[in-house]
Amino acid sequence: MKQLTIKKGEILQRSGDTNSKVYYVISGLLRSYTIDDKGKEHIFMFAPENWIVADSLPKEEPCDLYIDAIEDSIIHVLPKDLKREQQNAEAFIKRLAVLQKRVVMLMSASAIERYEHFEKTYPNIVQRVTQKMIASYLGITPQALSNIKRERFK
Amino acid sequence: MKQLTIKKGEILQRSGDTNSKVYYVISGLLRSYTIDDKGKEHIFMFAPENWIVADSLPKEEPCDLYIDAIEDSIIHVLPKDLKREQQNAEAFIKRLAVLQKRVVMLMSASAIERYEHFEKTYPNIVQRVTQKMIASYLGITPQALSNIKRERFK
DNA sequence: GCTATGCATTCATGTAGATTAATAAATGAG
DNA sequence: CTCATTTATTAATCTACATGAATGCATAGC
Repeated sequence: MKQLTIKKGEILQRSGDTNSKVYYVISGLLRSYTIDDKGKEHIFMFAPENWIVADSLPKEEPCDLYIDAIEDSIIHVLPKDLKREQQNAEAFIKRLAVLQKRVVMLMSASAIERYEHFEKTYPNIVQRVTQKMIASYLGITPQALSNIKRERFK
Repeated sequence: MKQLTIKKGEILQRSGDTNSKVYYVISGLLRSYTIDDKGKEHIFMFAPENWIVADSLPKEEPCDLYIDAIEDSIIHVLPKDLKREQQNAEAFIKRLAVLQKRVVMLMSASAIERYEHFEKTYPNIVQRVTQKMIASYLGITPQALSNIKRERFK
């Protein structure tokens, strides 16, 4: 287990990398994201203090996600192949729950509903990232997010 | 561990249930899905032979997913609170990988691309479910799916 | 075997959100 | 401090997909 101090903007892992690791955030804020064929970024997850970020594909496969730092951060870098006994089942379960909710929201809620759910679920993250990133997480453009927010005051 | 034989259409679990279980499919085909506030169904996952279906929310929380049988099936019903040693880390990792891909597809691919990815990834499921269900899994209407397929021949 | 219900497809129309473009404000690099 | 780049917002237009409605088929229940 290796501890690292990284600066805002630093890239820890790129799509296609094969030796991908698991990152535990001690302090700061990381994000994982994909870049599609049109060059557009889609934020997969934000990882603030005490969260884990990783590409969840099998260790053999080249990974899909980029991971970088949104703020200066202190992290622990862990290998993907921890023995079963060392693995934290709690962490697995939590990640599954978060992803299940994310899929359900993407499939059944409108952009406004997804935004309000995000605000409510991650109030501390809302203040630490740009509108552009929130839009990217929600799966909409920054323009669409701007419109949504304006409409709430009408 | 309890073995059950269930008939097509039988509902194993409803949204809001609190004592949700983990279902291992020996034979047949199950599905998990949500119903949104407009009454619309959204298929979350298909579970053919040797797959696990479950609501992944913490055991205390009322679950979000319905689970039912698309075909007559034989299943094992497992409690959610297996001790860590009994848990199959492989299964967790696989489920995370599937969900990660699903989120990435929902965020960055068009309906056509999602359909073609589904066809390629689950060729055996495509033949066993209705177009309506495939559309529901992809997050589009049956009409939109019909249009997509027609356009591939033009 | 007949009827009823649900499924798949087509078409016409509606709409959420994308795209493009312009501007002002905030941030960052030298 | 200054210039260049990124961000947020607004507005006009476009498009992927939804919605609603009609039709022919397949399935299931009796």
